[in-house]
Amino acid sequence: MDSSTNSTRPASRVTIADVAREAGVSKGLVSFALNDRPGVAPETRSRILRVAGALGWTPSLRARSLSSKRSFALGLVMARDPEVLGSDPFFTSFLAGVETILAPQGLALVLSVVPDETTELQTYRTLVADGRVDGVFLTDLRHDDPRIPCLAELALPAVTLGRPDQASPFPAVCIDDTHGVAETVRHLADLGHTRIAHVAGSSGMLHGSRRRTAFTEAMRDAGLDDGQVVETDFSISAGADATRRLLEAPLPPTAIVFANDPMAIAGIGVAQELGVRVPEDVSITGFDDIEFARYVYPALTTVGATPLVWGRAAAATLLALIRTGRSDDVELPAARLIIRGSASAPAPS
Amino acid sequence: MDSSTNSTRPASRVTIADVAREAGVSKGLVSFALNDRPGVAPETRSRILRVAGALGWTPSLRARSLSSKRSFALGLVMARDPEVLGSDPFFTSFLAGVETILAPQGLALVLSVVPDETTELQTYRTLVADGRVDGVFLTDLRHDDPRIPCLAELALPAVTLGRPDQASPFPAVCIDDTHGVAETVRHLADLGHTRIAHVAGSSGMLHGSRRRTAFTEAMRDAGLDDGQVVETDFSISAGADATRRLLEAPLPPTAIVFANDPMAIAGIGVAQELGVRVPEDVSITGFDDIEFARYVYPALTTVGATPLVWGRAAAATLLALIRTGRSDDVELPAARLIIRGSASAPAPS
DNA sequence: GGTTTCCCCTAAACCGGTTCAGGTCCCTTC
DNA sequence: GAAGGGACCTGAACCGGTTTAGGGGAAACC
Repeated sequence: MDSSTNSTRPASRVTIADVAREAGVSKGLVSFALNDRPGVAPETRSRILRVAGALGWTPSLRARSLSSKRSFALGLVMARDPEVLGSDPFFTSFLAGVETILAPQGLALVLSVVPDETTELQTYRTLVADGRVDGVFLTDLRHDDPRIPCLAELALPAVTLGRPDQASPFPAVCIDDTHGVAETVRHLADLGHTRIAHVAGSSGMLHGSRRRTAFTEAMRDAGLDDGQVVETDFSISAGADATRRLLEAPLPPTAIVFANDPMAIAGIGVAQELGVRVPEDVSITGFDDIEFARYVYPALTTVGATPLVWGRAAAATLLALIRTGRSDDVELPAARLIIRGSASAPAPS
Repeated sequence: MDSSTNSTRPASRVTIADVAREAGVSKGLVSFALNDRPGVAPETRSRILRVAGALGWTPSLRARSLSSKRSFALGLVMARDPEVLGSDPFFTSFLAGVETILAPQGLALVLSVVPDETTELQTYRTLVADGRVDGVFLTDLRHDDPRIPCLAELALPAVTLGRPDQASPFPAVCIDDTHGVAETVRHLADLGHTRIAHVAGSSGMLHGSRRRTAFTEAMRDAGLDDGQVVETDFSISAGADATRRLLEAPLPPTAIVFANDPMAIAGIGVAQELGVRVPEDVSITGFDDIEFARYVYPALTTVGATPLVWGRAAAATLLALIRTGRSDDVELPAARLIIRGSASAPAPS
């Protein structure tokens, strides 16, 4: 059976009509067979699929989109300063994880990078108005995040990375990062540190304030004072500034817990620049375990995040929501402390 | 003139038919007016646009896609190990640059992250078969890059980042990075270095081998021997390994030129770990000027790349190609050396 | 005055699928 | 033996735009 039996086939693409004609059925039935819908005799179905295969038919995504009102794509809108974005490898690994789920199913990922929050909401509206995506990922949750009511109003399926602090109609894919912070503080306390500071991320962002709270609580649990906390915006430069302020104070901390790795790495740099030895004079810990963490000196003691796993879980959850109309929250294994060389016992004073 | 004159408008979206009816013209004419095509009386055109605005009509992207056979989206396929990808901020900044051009025009970016080269080509084929994108960006050019004939065969418009070493039907957006390498070597030679090594990127990748060649030539120009070259795959871990090998050799170099910043940063880490002082015992330079470069200690002397500008230029070029059918190559300003603290005169031996 | 030309516009086909109201045919059921 | 019920299938409408053949009328030309 040569697929080119009909010798005068034009160069244009094969359509559902060609398949229907060749298989001796109606267009509608081909569509039914393709979409695994009931009401097609098994042998007819297999004949249709065989003919489709022989003709090399690929259903037109555009036509499917128009009539089925789906777009077969998911969206991700990143509202970050490109500089901050660039230095945070979390996001690319997350994407890779998402992709492992989407690609095999013929789904695409639409990515937007926007400079600020206003543009961000506008971008979601445009995505919906254009019917560009069937659902979106919500990363970097903020307090009272305006995206949640916005997306709810737009009726766009979404999944949140982390549990929002407000009523949300969307499933959440969470990872307990407080555990990692607690482990970090306990580790430092066990080493003998008492003056431990925290370089926190933006308090407007949920993971920023959550880690900060976890830090304070862990300090109390360890029988220490609350510990000095400096708030930043998670950026490398802010991390560097915060470190400088801490280390130049009259009574500097002997250990600093950073809310992410890029800041911690900048922290090591600043300490060295100031002639403060790491870890002898100050211990430093990070959060995320980015690849750099293993290769700076001293290697960074940090908390391992698993962005690839997150991406996979988030994609699977979002797809389930889109397909079945509902989906449960997912709780990923808690982030764990990874001990390397940047934290040790404090020098005897 | 109230736009809700027709009080029983259903909740469904406004279509071109609604606009046509309200404006008292045919669907076709509305389409003509929308697309700025000749043959519409100026006053009719403005009336149509006014009615469209009043009704809040947004043409359906899906319907437009189907009938016009365009998708109003561009694609980017990244074939890298997620780990390497994650540590390289180049890519995110590039995306941000691309986005500044696409977003205002209502175009979207479809992103794929694939694990290997085979999947990569397959992904392009799928993108074309699905009509997902109107054109793609080709980054990380390789020698005899198989993507170029592949895309040419698929007749998918593309733009290459850098000039390929083979016949290519696509416009190229280039930046002269050899100049930066030459400047680096000259800088080191001027400081008095004679034993300069190069930790090169993958020779399979054009920018890898180009920087390497530039290094060798610059060494000759400076009247030095060819200099030791270690090839890597651009990854942080490979950069660390290479550094270790160089520094543990009987006669280690007094300066190392790295092909990118992540490797250079790992290089600083390894040196410190080995007790080799930077820059007193070994000078280190990088390439790209990622944000980290400013914040490690000592701050990295490196060559400034401008990924955001690249992204913008590449997007503009690709759009011109798609719209006019042809587009010229673009030559961006050469990358320049940025002097910081990681390179200094060698210690007197 | 008739033909040509040009401009503005309409009607209908078209893109390539999905969906749904029915129409056969055959097998039960009473 | 007529009515009822499924299983399988068809035909046509539909999604919402773009495109093209051609119609009508006014101006221009011969």
